[in-house]
Amino acid sequence: MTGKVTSAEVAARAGVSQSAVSRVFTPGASASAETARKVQRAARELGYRPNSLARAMVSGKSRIIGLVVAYLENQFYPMALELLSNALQARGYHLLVFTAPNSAESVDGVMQDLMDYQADGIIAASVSMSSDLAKRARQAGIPVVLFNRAQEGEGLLNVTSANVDGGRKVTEFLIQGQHQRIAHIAGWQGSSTGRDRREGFLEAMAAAGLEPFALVDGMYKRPVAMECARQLVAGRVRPDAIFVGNDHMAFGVLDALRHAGLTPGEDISVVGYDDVPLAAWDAYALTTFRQPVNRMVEATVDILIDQIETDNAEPESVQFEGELILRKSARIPEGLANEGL
Amino acid sequence: MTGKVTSAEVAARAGVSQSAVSRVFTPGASASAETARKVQRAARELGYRPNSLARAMVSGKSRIIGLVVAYLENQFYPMALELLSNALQARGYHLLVFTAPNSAESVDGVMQDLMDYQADGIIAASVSMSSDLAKRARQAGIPVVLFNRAQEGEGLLNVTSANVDGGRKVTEFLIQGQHQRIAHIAGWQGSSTGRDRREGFLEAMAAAGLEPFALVDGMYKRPVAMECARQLVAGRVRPDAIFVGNDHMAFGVLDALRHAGLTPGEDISVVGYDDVPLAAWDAYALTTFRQPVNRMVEATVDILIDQIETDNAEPESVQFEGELILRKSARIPEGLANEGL
DNA sequence: ACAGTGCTTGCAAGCGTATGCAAACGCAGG
DNA sequence: CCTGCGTTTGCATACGCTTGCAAGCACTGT
Repeated sequence: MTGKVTSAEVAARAGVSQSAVSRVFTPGASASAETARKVQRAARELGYRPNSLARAMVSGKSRIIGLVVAYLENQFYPMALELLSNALQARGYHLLVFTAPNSAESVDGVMQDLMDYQADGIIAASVSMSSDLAKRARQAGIPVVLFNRAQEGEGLLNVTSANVDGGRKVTEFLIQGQHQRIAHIAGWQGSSTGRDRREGFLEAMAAAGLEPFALVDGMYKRPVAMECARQLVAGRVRPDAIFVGNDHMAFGVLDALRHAGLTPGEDISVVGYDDVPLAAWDAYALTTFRQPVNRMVEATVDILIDQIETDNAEPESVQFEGELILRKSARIPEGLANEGL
Repeated sequence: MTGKVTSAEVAARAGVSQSAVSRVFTPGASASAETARKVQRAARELGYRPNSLARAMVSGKSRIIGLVVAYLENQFYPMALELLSNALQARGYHLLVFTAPNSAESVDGVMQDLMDYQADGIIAASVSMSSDLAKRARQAGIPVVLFNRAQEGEGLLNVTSANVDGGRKVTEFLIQGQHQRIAHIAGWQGSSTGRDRREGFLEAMAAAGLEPFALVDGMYKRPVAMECARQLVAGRVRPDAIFVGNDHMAFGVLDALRHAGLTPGEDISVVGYDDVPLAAWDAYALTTFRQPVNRMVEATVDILIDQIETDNAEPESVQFEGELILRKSARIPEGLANEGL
């Protein structure tokens, strides 16, 4: 019966104008205490709530943030999604979620949908987008921030961790641990994170005068990484350490190595990247490089809302330092305390 | 410069009325080929796209589906989320995602938000809601379907797997495997899934004339389940099998048991529930009861859209059969083929 | 040639809200 | 009592679109 109650009905019952009702429900608008009371009473009795869509239409602000994410099997993304959702809800925004295979076309299609919904801003998690689309978004005045992915041009904002640095630190840790034959199963080379971590790896190796034992692209895919691992240890001489481009692949690598009869942390060292919750579970106890998701999410939300709500939109990209988390999948150099587990 | 292009501007450029433009962009509306061509041309040149919000306001259909989910650490939910998102996108709907701690108040608050956005329908994944709220949603004409949770009343739709049956089958499997001391670390007893699986367990035990070795509430929380497991095996006489209320807890139980020096599948059998992808990974190789997520998602979407788009809204609740997936965490009775891994 | 038929098309009225503007009001100072 | 100022209020419009209605149109059958 209640169906849809409009501000006009509330106004009628409260004996005031529709504008009065609107003002009572609009923070920062002027209304006398008396009016407010009458309106609130009527609203309560009728079960009135302002229609967000109508509000969005006239104000031009939908308070909707679009999130584009490629896939959720890698635990890093559900985590980020949950944190983002919470942070945005706390600020009065809402998340419209899209999944899109990481191809320019599908991402573009999805972004169009978002723009059609007048999203106030867009967060693209680990996907790349066409520069044409980026331009369109900018023209439409919709800020876009790339989460965990860097990309130049058209005023795109990036929030990442210091991936080159991270890759270097992981590698230095491995070198310091007296490993001689270090391989890298890299993250997808079509992504900035994959390339940057790989670059850090190469830098550190070069600095130490070492040759990579092997260097392959794991595509951020578990089966691919597992196959790489199998092949790496199939030969007569095998690596004594593998730096894997992210945790998700690293778990597959650990499974593959154990399947081959090796004991990670003793026969061979494995280090991942991300530090998803699963990495801390006993079954894997993965030594890994932690991306500070919390701070990345906070920054993403801050930057985005800043762009939306203030006009002096100073385009800003940020990069956070991570830290190595020591667990059991990699030999620990003498004199380094174990802080993990 | 493009900013916001309206249908009126397109109309002006194409030399037709604004209604004509609208009709060209509305499937099923009448427009001559000639008009369509002119309009599409003008639209392309100006970069016009219909404003979904305005469209939603007048048509009363937002094509937004709300998803309320408690937490995403349990891999079951990201999976469901991804599938739901894909299925809905394919049907032209979009997902507004909310996370809410599983308390009636916070769920209610979130649902209010959703109703404010004129969501066409709501999917509540594993959360319960106040009957008051359910009534409000029904009054507002917004169909609500409970995913993986059953709850009576106020025309709520439920999509679940046959949990009592599943619990029974798991337990029968354990009994058939000659286990003598079977414990159950149950799912949260505040949820229908937790209660139903427990009921199935008790039924099967009673039918076999066995007493549960232990029966505790794991709250669907990993740390709680781990602690339960520790205590179960701490005594002089310990269980030879544990049926755990879901996979997420079961992984913790496996970790705890191994930590205590036991080998799951040999010293003790562990069976989970859900069959999330992680259960198939070597590190756990969890024997578990598979919930047919794909079919559950399809049904959820079908039912929801049916309720939205057709008026003869026959409230429907469905329940799917699951199947036992044999892996390595539990002893397999003689004569049963291993289909898992 | 004319009425009838089936498409197209433009007009105009909304959908529910926010907000600029001007009128109304209350109150203090003179 | 009047003026002046700040606050509150209602009126009317706008946001961008869909859709009922009736007029316009091109054809067809007789």
